[in-house]
Amino acid sequence: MAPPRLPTAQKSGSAPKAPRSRIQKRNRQIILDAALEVFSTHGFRGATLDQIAAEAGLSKPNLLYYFDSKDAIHRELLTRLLDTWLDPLRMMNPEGDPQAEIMAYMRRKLELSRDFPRESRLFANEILQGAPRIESFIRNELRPLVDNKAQLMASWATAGKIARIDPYHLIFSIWALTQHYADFAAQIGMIRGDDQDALDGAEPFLNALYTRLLAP
Amino acid sequence: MAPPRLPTAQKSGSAPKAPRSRIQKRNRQIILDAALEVFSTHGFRGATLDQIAAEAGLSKPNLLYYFDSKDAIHRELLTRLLDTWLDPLRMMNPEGDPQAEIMAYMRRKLELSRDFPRESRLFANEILQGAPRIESFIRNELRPLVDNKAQLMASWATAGKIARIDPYHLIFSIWALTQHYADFAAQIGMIRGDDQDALDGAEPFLNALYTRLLAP
DNA sequence: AAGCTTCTTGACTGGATGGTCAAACTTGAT
DNA sequence: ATCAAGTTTGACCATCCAGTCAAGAAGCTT
Repeated sequence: MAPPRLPTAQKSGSAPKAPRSRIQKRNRQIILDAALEVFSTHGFRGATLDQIAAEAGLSKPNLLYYFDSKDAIHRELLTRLLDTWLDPLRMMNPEGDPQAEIMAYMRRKLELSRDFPRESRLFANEILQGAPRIESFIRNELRPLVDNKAQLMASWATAGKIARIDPYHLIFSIWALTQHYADFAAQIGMIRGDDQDALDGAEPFLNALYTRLLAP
Repeated sequence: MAPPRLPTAQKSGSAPKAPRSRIQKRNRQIILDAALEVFSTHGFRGATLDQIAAEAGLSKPNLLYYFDSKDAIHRELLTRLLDTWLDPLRMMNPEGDPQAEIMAYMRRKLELSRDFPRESRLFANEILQGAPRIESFIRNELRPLVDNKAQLMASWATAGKIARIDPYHLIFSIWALTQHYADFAAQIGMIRGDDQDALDGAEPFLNALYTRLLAP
């Protein structure tokens, strides 16, 4: 008799970890997309599985077939987000032109706000609540990277390539100014008219701002 | 027989609206303070009456003796916040020195972040969720004020008193930069070391930034 | 088509949570 | 001290919500 095939099903009680079938891949993505929509506007506690299920067009038990729990969905979203959150800062090149590098970093962050506003709001929600789920990420990954780039900017400043300004506050200012357009989009829309995009005119403004700020 | 005294008690089922006794005034304030703490970090849905009651050192039914509902507490907090939120911008004086007026506005907003970070986070939470409870405030009070001051700044720019920059984005930048220190304090603390204040060095940095930005 | 695996869901459970209520306790005016 | 008003709370209820389960439907593989 032939040796029994290893069962492809996971042991009862745990959702599929890695997508195996076309259906799995598709539905996990649908769920994550719906969950991002709901979590980013209502926060973790404010979101319900029923909302996410409705948004995804699936039944609640079906959600829990693909993910172990509400928390697991949220963790997966955060993990995927953090994976790419550092990239723009990582790209800052010590060999490049200082002012151009910083301007490019600002522009990359602004693009994130334009292309991934929900992700930005998901992140903002986490920080507002004291960053309990991403504290280790911030301490162990973000902080060293920021320290590293801050040192780089400080060296640029002493070399006279950019103005002498606190590099940490410089980085914070880029975060604040770019993420504001995603996180506070509702407010901006109500003030400037909901028809036009919140980011209209943002890039020229920020270009002018950082050009003037960085000039030695 | 003497005419019956008007009962001081409100009709059953509704909490006291205006504080009458010392106890009322004191306990309503204690509750609002506790609620601000809890709402500002967990958001409306994430906060529970039990949490607020524990924070206030009162029992849950006692909370509901002073306020009609969880929602009523939240509304009261928002109302009090919004009452003072516009003041710094209102204070901007058309007769004053343009650059000094804008710098002073920025400084007043920074003071709000320093002195009322919880209020700032409560506000941020509302906006993140799409500003459902304060939409009319934004449209009917904030927007006209911003339009008014933006026009003023535009006139300053055409008169050559300040640089030619989009006044709306200028205002948004002040909001973003100042509120960031309150709303993202958790992140800043984890990056700069939790011992020092998030706002250390913020004022000189922002002074430098806006001095360079506004110079005609 | 058969037979197995994967996928889907209606009906349910247990715990959390906003809110109620009646009874007890405290306070202050007389 | 008395008594009426104001204050406090333990016990309770109804609803919401994350998560379970067993049974059925849809896909694959042969």
